[in-house]
Amino acid sequence: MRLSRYFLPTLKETPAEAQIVSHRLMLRAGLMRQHAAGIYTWLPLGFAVLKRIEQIVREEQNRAGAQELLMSTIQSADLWRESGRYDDYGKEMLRIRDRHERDLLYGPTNEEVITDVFRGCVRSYKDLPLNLYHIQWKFRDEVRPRFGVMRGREFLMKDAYSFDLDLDSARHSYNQMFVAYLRTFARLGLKAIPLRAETGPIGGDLSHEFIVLADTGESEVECHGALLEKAVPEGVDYDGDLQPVVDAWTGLYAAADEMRDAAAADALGDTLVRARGIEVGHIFHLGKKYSEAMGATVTGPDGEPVTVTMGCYGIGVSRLVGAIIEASHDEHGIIWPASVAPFHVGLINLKTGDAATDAACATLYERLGPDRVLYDDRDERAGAKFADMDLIGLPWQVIVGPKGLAKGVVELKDRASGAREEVSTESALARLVG
RNA sequence: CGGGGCGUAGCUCAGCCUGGUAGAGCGCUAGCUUUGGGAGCUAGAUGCCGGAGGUUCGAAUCCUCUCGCCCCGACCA
Repeated sequence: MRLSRYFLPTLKETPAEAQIVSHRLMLRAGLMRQHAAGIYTWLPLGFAVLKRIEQIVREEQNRAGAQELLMSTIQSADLWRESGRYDDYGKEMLRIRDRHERDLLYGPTNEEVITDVFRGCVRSYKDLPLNLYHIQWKFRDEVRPRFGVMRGREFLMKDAYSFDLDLDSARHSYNQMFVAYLRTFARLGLKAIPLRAETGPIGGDLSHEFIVLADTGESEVECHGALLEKAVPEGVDYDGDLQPVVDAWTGLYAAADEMRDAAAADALGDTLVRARGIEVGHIFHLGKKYSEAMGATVTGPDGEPVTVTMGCYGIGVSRLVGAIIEASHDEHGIIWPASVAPFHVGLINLKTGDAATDAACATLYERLGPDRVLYDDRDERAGAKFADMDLIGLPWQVIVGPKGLAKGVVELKDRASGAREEVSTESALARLVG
């Protein structure tokens, strides 16, 4: 993509409305603009990142055996009356009335809808287990939206819902999601740890929240230091026994806020790590709360109806954009992990209009691939180009100027470390294409 | 929802206390000079001073109401 034709409104100064670093950088780097409190428009660069995150989430969900579908944003109030949550949910739910005076709502979550789909379509235990997910916009009318996309009212969320015949099977479904989450966050370039979470009315130990470590996180986290060094499982057989993997991750002390245990923490001594974190995922065993209320049953092996056991599993996709920035930035701007970067390389032409640099850049642009490169071909000063490129945080920069070309070199800069090397055009290509 | 703050040019903000012709920097447009870390000079364009009432000869400025946004707290499967 040529920057001269790309819609990338960057800001030199920080808009007054933004307080935390990810919010500031998202505005300054031209990722998004605020539309109303807690509601944002995603600009091309931000949208590209959002889609890359979404794709990684999708791939790992599919790999774990979940199937993607898409439920509507607008839901009927009747379903929520069935589950009993229409009155319980409170003002956080955005309620709408259509022209026929029917009560609708903008979905804050999808248990009712998915349960309705399930009970309408699934009849036999032979169709279980089943895990369905979608990646869809949600709306929760937070009293006080804040922190940009980290705590918006409208947000993009992946939510999966599992249906099982019994508790053992449900635990396996839970474990599949647990492992998929470990892999997902690792692929996103994040250090995420699972924390046991409050389970609410269901009880048991089947609820974990996944926290990304970042100094600016909302919650205070403490955990065994070894958790931070743990290798994420590769080549997982999702049909096999996942319990050992889950146990290995949950066996070490880790807790946030009200779940902290002073005695357990003290016992760790020097191995205890205290940090701050951002919640980016949450998995729950739901039991029969919705299936019972809404009559989601299948015929069991003995011919008798069985009320299915459910679980739900969320990942805050739009929140992850902010969380990644919180976890990965410096004073110059964003530092995207390669896996989510909107472009792999930023190509800087230091002297647009100079025949030699234009030609060298054109060659690099074509051979690196226009889809993977953001080519700054604007007629701007070098300083402005450097500043913008650092701000938007692409993993690599190739800097092409007349001085270097006279020596037969271009500069290759690693955004994360800031390290710069003078290399030949061919060697830059070899490094970046390979 | 309690408490506090802010709405003036695209952005950051001054002006308001003490009423009297709408301001600066950056950005934008044109030209010249510049050209390896957000350039210099010259000439321009840009405002319902968030909105509505009121006080006054006169309101960005004072009063009332209202809308929006931000911050702290409470809240956040």
